Amino acid sequence: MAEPQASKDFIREIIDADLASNKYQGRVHTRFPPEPNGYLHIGHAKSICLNFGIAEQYNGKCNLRFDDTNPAKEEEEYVQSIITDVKWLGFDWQDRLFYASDYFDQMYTYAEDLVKKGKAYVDDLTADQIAELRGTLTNPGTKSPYRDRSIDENLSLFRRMKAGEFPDGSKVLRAKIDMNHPNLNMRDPVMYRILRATHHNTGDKWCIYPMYDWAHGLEDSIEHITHSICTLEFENHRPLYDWFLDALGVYHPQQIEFARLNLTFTVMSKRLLLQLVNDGLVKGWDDPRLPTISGMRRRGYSPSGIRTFAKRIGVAKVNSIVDFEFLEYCIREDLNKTAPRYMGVLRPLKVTIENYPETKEEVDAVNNPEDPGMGSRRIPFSKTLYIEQDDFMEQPPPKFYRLALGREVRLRYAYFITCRDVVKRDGKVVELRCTYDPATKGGYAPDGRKVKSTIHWVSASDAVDAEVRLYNKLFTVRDPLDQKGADYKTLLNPQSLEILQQCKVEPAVKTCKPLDRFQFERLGYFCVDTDTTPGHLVLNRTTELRDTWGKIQSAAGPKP
RNA sequence: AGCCCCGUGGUGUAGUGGCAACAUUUUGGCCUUUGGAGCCAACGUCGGCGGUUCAAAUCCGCCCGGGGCUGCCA
Repeated sequence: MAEPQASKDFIREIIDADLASNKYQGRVHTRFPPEPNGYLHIGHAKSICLNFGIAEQYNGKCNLRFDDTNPAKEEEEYVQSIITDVKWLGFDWQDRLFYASDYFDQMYTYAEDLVKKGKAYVDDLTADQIAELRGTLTNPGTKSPYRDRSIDENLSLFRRMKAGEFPDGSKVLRAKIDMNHPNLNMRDPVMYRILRATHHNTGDKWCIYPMYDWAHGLEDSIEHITHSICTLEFENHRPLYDWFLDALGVYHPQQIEFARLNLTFTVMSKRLLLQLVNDGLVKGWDDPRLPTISGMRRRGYSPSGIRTFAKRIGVAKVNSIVDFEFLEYCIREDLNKTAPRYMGVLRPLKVTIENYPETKEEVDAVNNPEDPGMGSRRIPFSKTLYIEQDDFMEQPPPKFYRLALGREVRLRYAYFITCRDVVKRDGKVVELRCTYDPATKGGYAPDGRKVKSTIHWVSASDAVDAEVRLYNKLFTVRDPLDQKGADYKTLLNPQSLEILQQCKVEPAVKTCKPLDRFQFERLGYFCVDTDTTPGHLVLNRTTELRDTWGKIQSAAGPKP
């Protein structure tokens, strides 16, 4: 079942220490707080597994909370997709589904408290002016001329902001902290902006919306979160997180930052993913080439495989980039144990078995050699079959063990066959004439003779046609964002999607439902795509099997 | 340039004063009715310098390198 926790990451060490010192009366309460402005990706999966995983491990709780403080970018569609994805990954927030927008009234009251304490003020400066006066990395900022308004004036102005008396962008509420602070985030950060936009949750009730720094700590505080885990880019915001909570004198969770996940050959930012979707460079958020949860689901990745991956990559504070191959390894490992096996031929080559009768028979096939409990099935066998074009070569090189003229191989679960003749049309091999040995039924030779290889096949008259979509890396380079000057869009892999028609698969595949995962023996893991209709089967290749022959070939030289 | 964070095999992560470890990758081999899976083996690492100590990846100092921060985004 669950892997033993090999070692403790720095976050769990902090939690252990807090438990030991009774800092939160033994409670552990985390949260996963996505902004509903895009679909979740594998990087979010890391965070989800971390937060929900910690809650499970410590007998605590983890909330799902939508950090919906910017109606300009957020949509209900994203809310629904996030709910679907977190559930699919296998996590349960029970009755704790929250929205930051549910706290807007409370946040507003807190803001008035801060104004009354003289710790916040209404500023009439424009956005440009505020930026100007903020100073730079090396130069201190300058106080706004509106910084020293009286508490009464600030309170009145802030109330009028809320009441909608001022146009968008004309005023903001700012915390009064320190314009000389070396941390730019502390130079009187904006708490509220005036923004007339319809919110997916609160509609048109508000025309002022809280900023992240002001809102997030309050959300955590209101929910009595103990450990507020976020990514590294918020490290410089922690002093502000702490300042707001201290200024208010309210319950104070602890913010802890960890490094976000990066994967090779892809991009992991909602902004960039949105662009790929909007520019039609991929076919939507659930395009199987994308590192989105929905894309991976559609591609055939399993939740448990993703969870194992998240566990194995660990949690730390170093910026890093994980090999895409490692994700694939975790997925394969899981699918190897769980996916039923079928036979399917992607690029069919007709085989006629000359000495086989016109009648048909069935052979027994094991559904999963890794799991006898998955049973077996019967597969139709007949005189005319399809095998993979790659499994035959006219001029076989030294390490090629498969079919060639005069050579004998095993058809998996069926018979030994020997290639007797090659039929060509326009110089292209279009059919193999073979004979079979009736004594080798099931694939064993009674005389004990061996064959060098076993290949897969499909009975021609029983085969089901399928469209198969093969996926390759989305980008041609390991780190698309680290190519100086190059627009990442020019680095897209033109071969990231290859579509094959009239592939031949064994009839049992027809019983599969959309998103069902299985292995085509010797080829890889596949799943049924949601584009499938009753008359048109569409399959996605999740990932290939490890390909030793392919490795030998590419070592010998580039493919023809 | 100011502030903050981080440097352990190709990649990711352990090790926090006592023999540098695990996974993956790569390369060999074994096994095999999937050239799959599995098994065995090999390659390969503490950013640098100095200090403390019987002993340093670990503690201290300096340096070097990488990342983040100047939205009314999160």
